[in-house]
Amino acid sequence: MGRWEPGGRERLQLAALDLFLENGFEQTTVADIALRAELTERTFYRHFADKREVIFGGQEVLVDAFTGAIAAAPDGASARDLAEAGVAGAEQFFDEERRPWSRRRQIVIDADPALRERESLKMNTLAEAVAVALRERGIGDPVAELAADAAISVFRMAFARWVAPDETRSLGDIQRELFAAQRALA
Amino acid sequence: MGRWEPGGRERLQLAALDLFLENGFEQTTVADIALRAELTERTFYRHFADKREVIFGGQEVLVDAFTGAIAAAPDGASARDLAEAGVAGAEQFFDEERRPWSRRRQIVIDADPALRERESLKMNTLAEAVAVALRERGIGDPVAELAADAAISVFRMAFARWVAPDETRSLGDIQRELFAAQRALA
DNA sequence: AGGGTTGATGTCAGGGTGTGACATCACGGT
DNA sequence: ACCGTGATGTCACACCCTGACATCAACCCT
Repeated sequence: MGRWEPGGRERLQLAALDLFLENGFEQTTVADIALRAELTERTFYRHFADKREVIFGGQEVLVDAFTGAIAAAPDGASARDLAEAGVAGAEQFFDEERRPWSRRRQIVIDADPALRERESLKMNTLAEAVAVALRERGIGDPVAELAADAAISVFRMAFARWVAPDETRSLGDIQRELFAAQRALA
Repeated sequence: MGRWEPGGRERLQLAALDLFLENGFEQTTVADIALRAELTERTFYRHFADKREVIFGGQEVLVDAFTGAIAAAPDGASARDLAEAGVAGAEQFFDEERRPWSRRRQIVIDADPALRERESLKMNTLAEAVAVALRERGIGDPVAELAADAAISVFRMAFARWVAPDETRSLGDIQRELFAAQRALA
């Protein structure tokens, strides 16, 4: 298939994360990344729609984890149950093995406004996907949207805590705690 | 102060909205906007940090409406009450007079991914500002964040309905209806 | 084994975004 | 009348991203 070494996409992601950590997102040019990955700038843009996307690869897998868990939830589940099931689907995705990488990645994102902006878009997309999955399970509007937003709110807060420096609890534990707090709110 | 005509910033915003509606966001260059506003491209960037920001001016006023209403809420209000008070503060901001302009603006935003991305960031920023205002009223974490997210969720959905083509209800009415649905969720 | 196909990569050119540095001009104060 | 102040204009430039075309390796088919 490829011309020389395989895994061009992965090499670009690795090189990008390293360079962003070393020099910052803005200071790193796409040419820098391509050079370290032994590819050209043009090839970078064949793998990623723009410079930021190199950090956000694999979002589709996460969306599938959410929507798959919602589709697999037992019959008779309430909107809230379904939304929680979707969030629970993320637990397997973000296991302990993935944690160090997630932490490095988050350091880069938190340090740059443009990347934080892209992250907020991804969360929005995720919420919309969850709302669609809820509608497919028969939940009507506006309940589907409200439940989806509530679920993503918990996921986002839980994830932020999960990647925080001294945190040792699993993502699932944090999520369950936050869901309890959310229920107590009403 | 200015060299020729005053109100350069406003002329740029007007010109931009018109051009975006006519030709789309991507097809419109900053040079086009500056030309119609009888200014230069460089001056555009003195007023707005980037091309997208010309559409999102005045966000600070909205943030103030939220945080001001939270600060002014009566003593003894719960986290949920405070968050709802903040959202209610947006009602005066988006009155009937502003509605046509908001609709035109939303058409432009909905039509372009880059603008939708910026919009999601603005909502994030708003949620964070609300969370800060709640903490200043003595609400602790994670309740402050959860309540802020819930409030912004309602505001966002209500606003989307408010600017929808055939909607006639006021923003406040839509918000109250959605808050009721949100309470019923739990 | 040889030739054609396919798909990823390389090369080149160019428009658009955003910024730094410096010049210019109108206005207000003195 | 002079001088500062602040907004604007001019110029140069790095970087982002894309279209068009060329190139090369792996695979398929006979």
